[in-house]
Amino acid sequence: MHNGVISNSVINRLPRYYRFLGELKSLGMTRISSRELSERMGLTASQIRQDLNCFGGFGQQGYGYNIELLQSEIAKILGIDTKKTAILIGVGNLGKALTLHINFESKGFHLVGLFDSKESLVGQVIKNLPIRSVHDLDEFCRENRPQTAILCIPKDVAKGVTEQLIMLGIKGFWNFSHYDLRLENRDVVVENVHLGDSLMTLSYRLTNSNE
Amino acid sequence: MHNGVISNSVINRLPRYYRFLGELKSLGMTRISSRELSERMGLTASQIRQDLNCFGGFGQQGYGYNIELLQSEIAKILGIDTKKTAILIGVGNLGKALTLHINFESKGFHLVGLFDSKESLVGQVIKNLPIRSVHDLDEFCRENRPQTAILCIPKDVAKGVTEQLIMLGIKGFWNFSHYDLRLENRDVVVENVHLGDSLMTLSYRLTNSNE
DNA sequence: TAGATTGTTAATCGATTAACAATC
DNA sequence: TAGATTGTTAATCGATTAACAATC
Repeated sequence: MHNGVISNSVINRLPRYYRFLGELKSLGMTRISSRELSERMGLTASQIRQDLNCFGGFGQQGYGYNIELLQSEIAKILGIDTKKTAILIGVGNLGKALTLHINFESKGFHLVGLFDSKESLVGQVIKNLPIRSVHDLDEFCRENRPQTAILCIPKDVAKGVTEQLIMLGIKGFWNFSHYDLRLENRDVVVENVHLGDSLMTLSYRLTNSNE
Repeated sequence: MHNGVISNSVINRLPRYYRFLGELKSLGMTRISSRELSERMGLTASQIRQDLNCFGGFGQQGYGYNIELLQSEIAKILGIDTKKTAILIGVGNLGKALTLHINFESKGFHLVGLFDSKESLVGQVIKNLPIRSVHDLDEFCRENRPQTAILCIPKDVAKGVTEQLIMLGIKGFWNFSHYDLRLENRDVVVENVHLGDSLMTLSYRLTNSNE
């Protein structure tokens, strides 16, 4: 088994392994070889074995991998077997869609609060959660100690809100604001999602594909 | 100037360069050196110069880069100066949020149609666009020839809808369904967005950060 | 046992960083 | 001109692929 720091490339592939294994499971399959998985996923068998061996020897020579076991091991590695509490700030179109659309529980999170600065939204209930005023953020966090925050707020307030939330003990950010959160803070982690960047990448590929 | 194929790593950084240059411009700046840009973006100056020189020599020795000029060059490279027509399939929470939330025009696209299979949604108007029935998809595409499709549909119909759309001449997919679109088709491009994968990555980092 | 397939080491490939001559 | 900073080549680093002995 590999020892030391795990590269981003490997980490980013883990959820995809998890997803594919789930599909194989629902297909009624119980075992798979790295070669067959590689064909289904469009990777090399070597890469799959290397990736998995960063965390342990989950396979068996001559047999392959047990799908159910491997999936549950990856769930443990991803930490999605332990629920982390999350609050969402900014219940506009995107915030609302994420609240309703994302299956937080199956991805290691438990959504416990919604916040918005727009008073007209306060009180509205989405997925059994009332939208609260951002003025109640401090009190709510001191009482409930949420661990993560989902930011669906405008870029110009992102930095301020982030700093406030770090003070209140937030340890992880899922950031959808048009702003690159970069925290030198060792024990706070960030996942930036830039949908606009993704769309521009598509534009590039469309523009430069017929060459 | 570099010649040959551009790596994915470079392509994925282009929208971020574009974004940062826009911010610098709105700050009233007119020029910047690779060193200063590198500090602001958290990259190395070497990498920035290498990246840009894949496409041309946009800088000037002793001076640096003209921000306005460089941004417009990157816009051209990304192809966002030429609008591509797009339709969106699946006007659920996510589809609706993308319709309202994404600034398509500034990212090289023009949204021209919304489609859903749910008859109760048909006729509703969002952002001046009426939601149409998927039964009208064929006719609409034959008449309007949209170039790209945004997929916000369930995983089990994703494959079928994609094949239909390719037949109808769609050349690019922005795919939000929980399904990995992989097309061997040389002249069709795909950008998969897996929000769930992103969230699981955050879970990993939260779980494995205090080590 | 023989066949299959892993875990792991070594080789290759590609991306990032460093260095510096060219030049504005 | 002198100073600054690019464009570009070379060196380094890291990730992917290939190979194969270990072993189920």
